[in-house]
Amino acid sequence: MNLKELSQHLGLSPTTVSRALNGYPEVNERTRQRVLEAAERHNYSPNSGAKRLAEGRVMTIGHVLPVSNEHEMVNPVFADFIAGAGKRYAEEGYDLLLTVVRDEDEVATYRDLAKRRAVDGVLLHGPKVNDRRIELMKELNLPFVVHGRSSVVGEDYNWVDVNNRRAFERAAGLLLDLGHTRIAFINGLADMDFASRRLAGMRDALASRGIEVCDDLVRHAEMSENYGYSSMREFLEMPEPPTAVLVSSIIPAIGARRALSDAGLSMADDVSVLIHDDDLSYFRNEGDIPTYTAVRSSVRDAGHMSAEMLLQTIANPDKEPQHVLLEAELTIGQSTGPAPAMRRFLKQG
Amino acid sequence: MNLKELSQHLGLSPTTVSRALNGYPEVNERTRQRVLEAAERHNYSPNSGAKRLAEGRVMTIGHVLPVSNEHEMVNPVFADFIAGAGKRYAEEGYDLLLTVVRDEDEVATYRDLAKRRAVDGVLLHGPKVNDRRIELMKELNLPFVVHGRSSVVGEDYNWVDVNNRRAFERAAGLLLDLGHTRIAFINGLADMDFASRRLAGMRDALASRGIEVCDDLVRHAEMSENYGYSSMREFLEMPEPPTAVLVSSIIPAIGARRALSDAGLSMADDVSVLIHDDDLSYFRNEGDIPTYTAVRSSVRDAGHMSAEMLLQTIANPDKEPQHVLLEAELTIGQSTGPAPAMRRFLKQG
DNA sequence: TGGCGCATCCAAAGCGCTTTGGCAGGACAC
DNA sequence: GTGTCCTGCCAAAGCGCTTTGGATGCGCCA
Repeated sequence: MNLKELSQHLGLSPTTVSRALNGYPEVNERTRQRVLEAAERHNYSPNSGAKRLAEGRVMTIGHVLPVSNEHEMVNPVFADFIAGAGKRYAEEGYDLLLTVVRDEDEVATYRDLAKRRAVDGVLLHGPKVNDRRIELMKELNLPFVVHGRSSVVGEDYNWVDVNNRRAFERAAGLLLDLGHTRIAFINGLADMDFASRRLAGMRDALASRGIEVCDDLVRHAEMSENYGYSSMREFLEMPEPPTAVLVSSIIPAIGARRALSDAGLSMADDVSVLIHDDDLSYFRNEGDIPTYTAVRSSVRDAGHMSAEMLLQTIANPDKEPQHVLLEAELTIGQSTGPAPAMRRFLKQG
Repeated sequence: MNLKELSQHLGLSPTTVSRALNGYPEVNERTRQRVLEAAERHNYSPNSGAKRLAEGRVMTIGHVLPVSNEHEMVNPVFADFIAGAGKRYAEEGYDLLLTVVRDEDEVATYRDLAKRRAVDGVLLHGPKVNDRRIELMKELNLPFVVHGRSSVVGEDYNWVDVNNRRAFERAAGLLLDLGHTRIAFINGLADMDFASRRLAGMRDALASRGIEVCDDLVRHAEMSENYGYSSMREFLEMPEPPTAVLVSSIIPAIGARRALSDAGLSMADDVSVLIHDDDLSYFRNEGDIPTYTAVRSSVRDAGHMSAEMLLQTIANPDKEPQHVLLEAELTIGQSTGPAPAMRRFLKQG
């Protein structure tokens, strides 16, 4: 069933039927009802291809999911972000186009999406410290929102980000308050913007107490469970292991926990662990007292807000770039406790 | 730059340019080269909307991601499956359309995709024991592949599935061989087809030794970390706790492990844990000796194969329904050991 | 009564591509 | 020299929608 057939059924012109369906005023209200009802009855929806062609916009948002070739990993954080964003798209009648590509093809993919007119805008994930994609989007004249920021990029652009620096400054501050001075950090890939901000936050906190970050205690990699495990293991094998560890995601934290338990140690008592918690739906850090002490910020909410911002940008392209800076909340869980020295001090006091 | 402009640049008709670009034979090879080069130089790609309209197919595959309203969860397993499938789509020039919807809107979404002609085919995730979507797809005349199967559905259809029954029969068999008789099962949602098959497999194994599955020891829910935690906790609080536990995913297994360590117990020594391992990229169960004893089958590979099957079905709609039944491999890790009775027996022997 | 304005509808063009159905011209056979 | 076939190109229709630019007819006012 297409427009033409439907309009013939109704004894109306395609023009009128189209206007009736799209809510234009120049059609009698009774006719509109008839049309609406007939469309419903005949199960009619406008053909997507024809609509895109005629309207010149495609009602589609692009997300590109780069899959690194060697390890072929796709971050579960992504799933929650997509869920948050995708729900918003659906509400507004937008489709979500997901392109899975090898790392090195990512730029070509954005170019392709733009020139094929396959999307009205894109959402950029996981920006690097210096991310060329931002410049690329401007060149391609594609509306976009970045989830995160890119420190080095000069121009202004839309973004939604967590205040990573502040969050990790506070996180490290708490550990310092507990008497920890030898603090490790299991962080994300070094060229990721969030990772560099978090490290800066930690550095700030330590610096304010006159402590320098020890390079041996800072790890950078894709944040898998195994990465958390092996990092913690290596820490424990050091002559002078850290007494506290920051972890950039709950997933490596699970691995870190495994390493501790393999070594017969436990969180809080032996080593304090403080994580960034994206509030992943399958890994809720909750309960009377949450398992992990954490700086938390829901990645699903971030997805939702990013989507909202993008849709607004598309609707109103001349709008000034928007920014949302989310503050993470620091909640105390079961994974942190006083440093050994502090513990002795408390006892004797 | 569109076809018309490009053809004017070249002093050719749009027809010839189109044919040259699409590899039709009735164009001189030298002309084709000229066209190809000009297209490249002017950065031309056919407009997606126009192409869909003219061709009558949209080069797009649909995936629907239902998000249950109450708990808003999206399974990380999904991310890996998508990665496997999406890569295959991209290779064949297909786009992936992802729709995030509330559970109750799922059927309406498929209908909508079909009547808008937004997709050439769909991939169905997480089939229930009796899944109405299969009938729906036939009604809508949409090519489809099911990742998993639906036991009750009579008609034939395309599917890619793991031999869940066999896998869990073997898994339970191993535990029995180790002397366990009181075996629990932390399974997926009861109405999921995979969950019912796995339970059946376990039941078969126990039955062959004259043991009946104890209902109190079987849990069904969405497979989050917390679910694994609380289930294991409840098991441990029983007057007669199980000595071994099957877990349908590595994620609840992580929770189960946490419950054990909270109780000062450990896997293998105190309670044997045997999981189904989807080989998630962020949760690789590997190492010299893997952490978990597991029946393993890569969900990413399943995604890849499902995509392949769907593309073939679209290319050749009259083909007989295809089936792929994957066998999981059973690998021994650190999480299983002999039952207490067996342990005593071994000692005294 | 004539004219104006408004409400309601429609014909046709246009979006950018593919595809059908030629058409010219050269090669070749007879 | 005529007819046939093949190569290489093109004009035009058509995909299903939106949108421009009228048309028609009616009520209403002067």
